[in-house]
Amino acid sequence: MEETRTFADFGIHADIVAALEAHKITHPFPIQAMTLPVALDGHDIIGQAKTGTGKTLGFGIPILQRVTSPTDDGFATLEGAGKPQALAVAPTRELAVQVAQDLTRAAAGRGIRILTVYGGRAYEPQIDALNAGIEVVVGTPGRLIDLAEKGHLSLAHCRIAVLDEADEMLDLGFLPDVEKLLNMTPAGRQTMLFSATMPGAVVALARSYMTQPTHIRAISEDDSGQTVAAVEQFVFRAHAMDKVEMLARIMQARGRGLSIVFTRTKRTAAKVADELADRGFAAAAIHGDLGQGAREQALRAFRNGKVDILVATDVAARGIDVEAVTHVVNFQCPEDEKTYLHRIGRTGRAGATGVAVTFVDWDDLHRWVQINKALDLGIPDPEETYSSSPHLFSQLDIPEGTTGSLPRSSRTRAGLGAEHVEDIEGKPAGRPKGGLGNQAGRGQRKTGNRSASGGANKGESAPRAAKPRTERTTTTDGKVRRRRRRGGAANSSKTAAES
DNA sequence: AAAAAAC
Repeated sequence: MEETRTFADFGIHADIVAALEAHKITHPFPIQAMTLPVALDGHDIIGQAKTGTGKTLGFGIPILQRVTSPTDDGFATLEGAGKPQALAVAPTRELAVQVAQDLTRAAAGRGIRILTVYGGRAYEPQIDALNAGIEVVVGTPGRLIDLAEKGHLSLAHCRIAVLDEADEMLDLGFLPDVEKLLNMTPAGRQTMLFSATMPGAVVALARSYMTQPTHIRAISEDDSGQTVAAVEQFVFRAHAMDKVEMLARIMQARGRGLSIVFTRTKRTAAKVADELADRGFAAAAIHGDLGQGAREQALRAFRNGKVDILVATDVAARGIDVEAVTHVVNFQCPEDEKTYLHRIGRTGRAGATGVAVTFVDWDDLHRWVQINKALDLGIPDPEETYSSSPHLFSQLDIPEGTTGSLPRSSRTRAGLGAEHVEDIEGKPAGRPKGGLGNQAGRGQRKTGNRSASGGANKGESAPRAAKPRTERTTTTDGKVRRRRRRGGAANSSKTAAES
């Protein structure tokens, strides 16, 4: 049985096996088991597997296995020694950093030098590291090209090139840069493309950059959908002005764990983070208008659990792996079904369960209809969602007395902002087990458990917004600071206009 | 009325 094979059974270097074991990674996930033999033989691969199922190591282990380390025999005589032998490109800086960290962890003891090259940071450290010599470079396109054109980075000895989130990298916005980078690498290189989403047109385009690629899809037989079954999906019809209140209630009811709130614009991300902070939640924003330092600080605070709500644009939609994320809220509908899949895939990773909630207002509606159709999610006709709908409080399982009430205006006008909730996996409507406030359960983890996610009883954790003495505020540059509480209840009935 | 990615 494939599932019972260990990494050592695949002939992986003992140092890598040991490094993986140190992180409780002993058995390959399906996408890894399927790609390893092909990738280790040097073949080109188009690898597709659902979010959170181990794609990074699917290409990371072959890279580390195939690269010649300074500690290996023959390195001294290697042509282009010290110049990158492998290149991995990602669509966002934070993802590039994360991929490099994952590779670095797996490379421990192997002596391989891994460098992250990305924008928004000083040139000197990156240039210095390149001059000192590296074996693997991970980065974002702009800075990679920049350093290459300035002569600091040579890709002439990259025998391996990987596009992470490949469909995004081959999309219009990235394609020219990606093409430029690939053209800097040698013709005979091994090319590997990975993503959870691989439209047929992208596969066709991808083939023009590859040599007889093997298309590998790790998808279980009993499962035709693209969403991760462990992510329980909800949809709320909402008025724009009620969204913040709805979000606050979900955040209060959700139990312990981390949440990512996605918006479609940078401005809304900043605003929602502010609104949550005003209500006493520990929230931080991350989006492209922030300085790189603020971006990474926000993500770091989130990973630490110092901030338990990350309000993000789609900069955080792809690849970002934070184990303790139990809830994803689409405050605004994503642009397309691919983005929807990637966003909700920030939870339910590596065997864990998660909850995804999508708010749909008039502005979102055409996007939602499109997503629902493309993914065949089985949501009833949108018109149906306007009629008879369960009460928001019962849907959110929040005792009314503890949370205050919604503004009278929305109650009388629209029967409470959220008019409908549907379990889109086809189970009976109403509250499924646990519901929105459920502490998402953890499956068998491949990595060590975070203490933050352990030991929480379902729905028992106190609401974060319960009248703290001080409250956190997220400023527009992403910094989180403490300040004296303003007067007034933590749960005001204040709503925010979308604008 | 999108985001992201170099300076």
